[in-house]
Amino acid sequence: MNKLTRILKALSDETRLRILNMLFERECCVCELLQVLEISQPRASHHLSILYAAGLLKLRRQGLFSNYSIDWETMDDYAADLVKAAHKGLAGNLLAQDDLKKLAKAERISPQCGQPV
Amino acid sequence: MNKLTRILKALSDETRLRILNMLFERECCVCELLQVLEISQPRASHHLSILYAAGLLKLRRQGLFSNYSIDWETMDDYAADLVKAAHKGLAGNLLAQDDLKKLAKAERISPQCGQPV
DNA sequence: ACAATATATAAAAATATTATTATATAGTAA
DNA sequence: TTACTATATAATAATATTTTTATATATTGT
Repeated sequence: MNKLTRILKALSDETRLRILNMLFERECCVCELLQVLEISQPRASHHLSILYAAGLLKLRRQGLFSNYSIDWETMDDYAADLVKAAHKGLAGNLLAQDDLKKLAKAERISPQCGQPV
Repeated sequence: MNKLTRILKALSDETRLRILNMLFERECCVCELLQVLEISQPRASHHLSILYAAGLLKLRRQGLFSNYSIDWETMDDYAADLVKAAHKGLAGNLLAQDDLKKLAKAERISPQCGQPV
């Protein structure tokens, strides 16, 4: 039950839901998340670490950049259900929609940031 | 997003997941929950109030007794998905299974407790 | 090697959640 | 009315989470 509550706690925070919402769109590097969420860098890192520790994210390092994405492959079935349901609950949310618009325009701090190797 | 996080927070506590697990089985009165969970009465009431405030439960009062059940009818679609996924995540959990066994044997403090009017 | 940059981690402060203890309410029954 | 019982609420204490500030690590470019 510990793992389940860890996942649910990871999901039950607005900042983390906004992060997941963006990752539903596509893989993002931390600098992109920062630009969109307009929060401090350590705060973003902290929330990412909580989502990561819950087993919801995977990390692809590329030079200086950390690219996070939703880790559907290793996630338990019920965890995927939870993530999808949370995402469904975000539908129509203005802040979440706005984030995606901002994400589309987000400037990558370095041109290679986020590009596959 | 407030409603969504309220629901997710309501789900992200072991005691409340155990309560939901029991209510998945059937409507329960507080005295039954108390017997199974072996927690204090105010603690049970408090957790029930959090689940109730999140819109996950409905209450049927019957004399002195408060009978809680999962409120599928008024729940949003995504909320039902979350509750079902959380329940799925409980599958195989020994404590949760034990609770159901205890629930089957739980003595109702009063014979009419939990019976439909 | 040195400086610059993206991110992570640690410590501290601020805030929220949970559990406990004590008390209140509201039905029921004598 | 009085006493009893099931549950709720309030106040407090204990604990956990979140945010901020400061610092560390690791990669890149010079």
